[in-house]
Amino acid sequence: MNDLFESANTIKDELYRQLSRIGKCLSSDKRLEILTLLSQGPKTVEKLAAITGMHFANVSRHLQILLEAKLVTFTKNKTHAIYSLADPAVVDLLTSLWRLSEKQLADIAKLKDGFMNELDDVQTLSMEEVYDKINTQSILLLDLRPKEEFEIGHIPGAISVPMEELDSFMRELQKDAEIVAYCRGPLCVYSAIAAHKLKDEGFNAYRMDEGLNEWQQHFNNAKVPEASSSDKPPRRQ
Amino acid sequence: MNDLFESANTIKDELYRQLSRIGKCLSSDKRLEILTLLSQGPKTVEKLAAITGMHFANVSRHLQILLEAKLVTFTKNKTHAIYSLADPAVVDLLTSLWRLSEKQLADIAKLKDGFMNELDDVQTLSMEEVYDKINTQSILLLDLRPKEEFEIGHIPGAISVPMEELDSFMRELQKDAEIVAYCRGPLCVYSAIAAHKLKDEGFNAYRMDEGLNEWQQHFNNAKVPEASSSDKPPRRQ
DNA sequence: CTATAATTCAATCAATTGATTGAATAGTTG
DNA sequence: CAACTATTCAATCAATTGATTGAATTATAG
Repeated sequence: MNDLFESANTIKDELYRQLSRIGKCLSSDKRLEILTLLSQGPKTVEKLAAITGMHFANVSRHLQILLEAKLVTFTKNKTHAIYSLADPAVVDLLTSLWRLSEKQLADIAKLKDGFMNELDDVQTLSMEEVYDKINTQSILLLDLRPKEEFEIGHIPGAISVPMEELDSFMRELQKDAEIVAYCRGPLCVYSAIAAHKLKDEGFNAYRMDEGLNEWQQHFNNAKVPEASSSDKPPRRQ
Repeated sequence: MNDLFESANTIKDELYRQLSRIGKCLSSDKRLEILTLLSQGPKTVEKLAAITGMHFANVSRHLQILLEAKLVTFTKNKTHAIYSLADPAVVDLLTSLWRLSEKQLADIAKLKDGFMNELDDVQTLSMEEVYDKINTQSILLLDLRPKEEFEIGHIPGAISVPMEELDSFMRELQKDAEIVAYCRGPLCVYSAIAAHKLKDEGFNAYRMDEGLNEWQQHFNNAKVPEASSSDKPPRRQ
C-alpha cells in the first residue's frame, strides 16, 4: 500500500513539472510581449521582431519555446510562418497574470502614474463608463491598433485609426467630437499618447486602459450597441 | 514627439519586466507546489518542507523569492514564520495556469489516466454531479486534507477525514454509505487512492478531482445545501 | 537552375536560477 | 545566561536559460 502513496507522490511531482512547462514560458518579459501581441491577431516572425525590437532569430527562438509548450501554433504561407495563440485560454492566463501583477506590484502603478503625469491632461475612463457613453451619447471610439488587428476583432462601434494615422485623422475631424481611444490593453500606453494629442488639438478626448480582450472578458460577449456616429458599420468579430 | 513614443516603448518594456517578475515565480515546479499548498491554508516553512520533501533551506529560499514578488506574506508566531498567500488572485492565476496546462499538454492526461488505470474501479464525478448528489441523496463527502486545512475552509457538508485516518474511519463506517472523496484539487491524487481503498472494502465510493478552490470558483460562493448525514455541523468558511 | 527571402537550427558565451551546505539571526525555555 | 529551535542568509557549484552569430533549410521567383 506504500507503493500507492509513492506512486501518488511521483505523479504529483510530475504533474507539477508539467505545470511548470507553461510556467517557464511566462518567466520571460519578451515572451509575455509576444503572447500579448499574438492575442491581438496572428503575426509573422518578422512582424513580431519589428514591433518588439528584438533580433529576428531571438524571436524565432522564443516562438519555438512557446510552440513546445503548446501555447502557440503556426501556419505556413509561402515563405512566411504565421503564428497564433493555440487557445483562448492563453488570454485568460495572461489577464489573470496582469490582474495579479497590477494588484501586488506597486512598481507598476508607479510606472503608469509617472507616465500619465507627463500627460497631465489625460483622463482615463473605465470600461463601464465607456459602455455608458456608447449607450447614451454620440462618441467616437478609436481603435489605435494596426488595421490587421482591428479586422480580426474590435469593440463594437469602434473605428480603426492606427496610431500612425492619428495626425491625418485629426485634421479631418470635427472639433466638437467626443472621443475615446483604446489600444492593445493595459500594457500599451498609446491610448494615453493619442488622448493627449487629441486634447492638445482641442478635442474632447479620453482614453480607456483596457483593450478588446479585457472588454470581452468583462462584458462576456454581451450585446453592446454600436456607437451612433460610426461612419461605416463595423464588422462584427 | 518622438520622445513620447520612446517613452511609451520604455514604459511598455518595463511593464513587461514587471509582469515577468511574477511570471518567473511560476517557472519552478517546487514553487507552484508551495503556492498550491498555501492556497489550502497558512503553513510554516517546516510544514511545507515536510509535505513537499524539499530541504528546509531550499523551501525558505523559494519562499523568499515568492515574498519578493508579493505572492506570499508571513506572520511570526514565536520562532515560527507562518506563510500565507498574499491575495486570492493568486489562486485565480494558479487555476488559470492549470486549466491551460490541462487543455494543452497531452502528457498531463496521460499521467492521470495512467494512474487511474492502476485503480481501475475508481469513478470520478464532476462538481455538478457531486452537487446533485448533495441535493438529492444522502452522501458522505470526505475532505481528505489535513484537519488544519479543513478548518480554514471546506466544501459545505464535507467531513474531515485526513488521509492517514482513512483506515480507522472505514472500520466504523456503515457499508451502505455512499461516499465522495476530495482532496487539494486536480494536482493531488489522494482522492483516487481513498476511493480505491473504500471500494476495496465494499463501499460505494467515488472521487472528485477538484478541491475547494475549484468548487468556490465554479459555484461562485453560491449556497450549497449540507450533506444530510453530517454528524457535526460543518463550520462555514 | 540561381538568387533571394523568411525562418529555423546549432554553437557559443553570458546571465540567471536551483540546490546544497554551513553560518548567522531571532525567539524561547529552563 | 546557555542551549535549543526555526528560519534566513551567504557562499558555492551545477544546471538552465537568454542572446547573438552564422549556417542550414524551405519556399519562391526569374
